[in-house]
Amino acid sequence: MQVRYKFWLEDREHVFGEGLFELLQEIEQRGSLSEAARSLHMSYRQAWGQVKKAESRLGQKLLLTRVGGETGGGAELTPAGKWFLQRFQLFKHEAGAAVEAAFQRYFG
Amino acid sequence: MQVRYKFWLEDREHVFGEGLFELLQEIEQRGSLSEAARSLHMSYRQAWGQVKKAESRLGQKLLLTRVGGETGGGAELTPAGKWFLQRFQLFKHEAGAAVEAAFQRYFG
DNA sequence: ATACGATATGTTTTTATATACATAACCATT
DNA sequence: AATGGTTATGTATATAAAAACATATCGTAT
Repeated sequence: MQVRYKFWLEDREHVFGEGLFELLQEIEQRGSLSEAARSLHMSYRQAWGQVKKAESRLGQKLLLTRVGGETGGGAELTPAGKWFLQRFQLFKHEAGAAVEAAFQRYFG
Repeated sequence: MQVRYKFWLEDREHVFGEGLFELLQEIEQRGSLSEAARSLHMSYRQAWGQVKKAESRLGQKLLLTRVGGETGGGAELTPAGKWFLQRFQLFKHEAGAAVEAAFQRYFG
């Protein structure tokens, strides 16, 4: 038996969770939303919609995109995007460890 | 902004989570599955199925039921049912507090 | 015997979510 | 001007999860 868990941030509605976290991570290191989506085996449509929804709910941009040009276009994280990515990383690492520890204490 | 979280136990498949926890809690203090379901605003069918599935996956009974009689019938927790109820209560309390603390540290 | 309140299940319908499909616009390069 | 790779979006379809519906059985009390 093992414990499973999920964390996410809400502001009345879901705004930031594991899915967006992984997506931003990939975008940061690839410089492209479509490439990030491909590497996560999700459709571009889905990835784009996820970002768009979060931005609208947060009231701030997470991506700075450009269309056309030699590479076709691209995307990079705004400062806000980087901030969320970094914070969520630290948060989920710490919270996850605590949950695992509690699980061991009561079911291990 | 606030943090939200979910914990559950798996043994290859989902076996015990918040829904079952609340259900067992109500059954324990009401002595009836149908009454517990009503108080949680869920259908008897749903509640019964949830227990049945968990029992099958855990390989042990969580409820001791009786049908007919003056009250129509009833249900009470087996020792295993009580054990899971109690352990999960303690676990989720502790884990939840830790998650909230981590959230405050990084987003508070 | 009938009624009542509970457990016990199978089946159908609805709802929500995710996936797929389709198309347009942009712009450096060839 | 045609191409390629991207961002950008609307719409339709499929899948899964939840809710609703429908019955059967059981045992005490009336």
